[in-house]
Amino acid sequence: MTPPATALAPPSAQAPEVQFTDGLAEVFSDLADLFGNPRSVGAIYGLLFASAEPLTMDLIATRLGLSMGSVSQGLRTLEEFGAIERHGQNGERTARTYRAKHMLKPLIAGFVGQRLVPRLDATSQRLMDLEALLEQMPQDQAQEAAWRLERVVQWHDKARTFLPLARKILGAG
Amino acid sequence: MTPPATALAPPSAQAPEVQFTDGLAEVFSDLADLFGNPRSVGAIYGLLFASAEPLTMDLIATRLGLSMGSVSQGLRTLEEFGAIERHGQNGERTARTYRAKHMLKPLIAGFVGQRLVPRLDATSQRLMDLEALLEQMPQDQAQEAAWRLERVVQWHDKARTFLPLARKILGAG
DNA sequence: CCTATTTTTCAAAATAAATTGAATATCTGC
DNA sequence: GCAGATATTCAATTTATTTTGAAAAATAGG
Repeated sequence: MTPPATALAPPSAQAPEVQFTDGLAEVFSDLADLFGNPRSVGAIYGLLFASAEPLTMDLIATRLGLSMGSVSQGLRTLEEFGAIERHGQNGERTARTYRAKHMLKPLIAGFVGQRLVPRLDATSQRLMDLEALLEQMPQDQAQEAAWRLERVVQWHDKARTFLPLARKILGAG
Repeated sequence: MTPPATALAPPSAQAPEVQFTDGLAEVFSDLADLFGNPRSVGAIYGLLFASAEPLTMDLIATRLGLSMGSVSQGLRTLEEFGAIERHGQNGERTARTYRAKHMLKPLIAGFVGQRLVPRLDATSQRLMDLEALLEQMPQDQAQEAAWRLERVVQWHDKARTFLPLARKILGAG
């Protein structure tokens, strides 16, 4: 009782190319979420990535069912990451358009540099504050604590030096 | 007009050893948050990591100002990650106690294996669905789309094979 | 310098996520 | 199998984050 292989798609289904762009938007939404970014940012990038032509803000909003506000903010985030570029310059009568850079490298580099590194630096500072605290502790406690703290600091340093490597490997494609 | 260097700490300040444990709890809260885990999970781990003796659930809750419910859940998460271990076995009259494994390795391995990998696998599946979609698209569109999709798939595969390396390097300490 | 169009801003609303707390379950020793 | 203690569960609440939408700002042509 399966329908014939040549049957028309059910009326509710979108054209394959729309399914494709929406699908990529969803994939990047999931990835954005996985890395702690708003899903809308991922969706916008995914849609741009999937699209052959650059798109206007208006079109992106309609296509993804987002408000202009969200799209404006999302595009700014992506631009700060260096993941997209304006196509139509803004000295035109028509609306600006945006296109994804097809290298994932700038996206990753931007995310790492602007989100991850600052936060790791902040915890790094806190660890230094804790080191200073050791001096105020009684000898025996201080020694125990120093040993523990040392492990975290070492790991933290390793994580910091590891990021550039990660960026290099993941951004290479 | 700075106070003399030997002045007593202000009455509100905690003893140095409490500042130390609370400080580490905060550091791990921030790190947990950075990696998409509840802050309470990080706080619990940080407190256990900083403590010389294993702690009871009750003590953890009091110390961090969390409910028993939160602590129970947090401990379970950490146990699933393999980041902590029960110290007092539960055939005792007294309450169980928990201690952090001082290797960060199990924490990282557990997090990667139980949070990251499943989600990357899910997007991997979605990408395969999208590949199947290409066949339904008209020739010219399909070729364009295939090229784009290929980049994402390649990156995705790289990320998957990269994780074990990351685990190895970050978990080594 | 107006007007039409596009874009940004940001307080308020909607949504998602974490935490609580009280009910429920699990243990142990008696 | 009861009592006292510890531990878990999960619906309700709180908190944090994301999204909206309407007002303000920018931009270019007339």
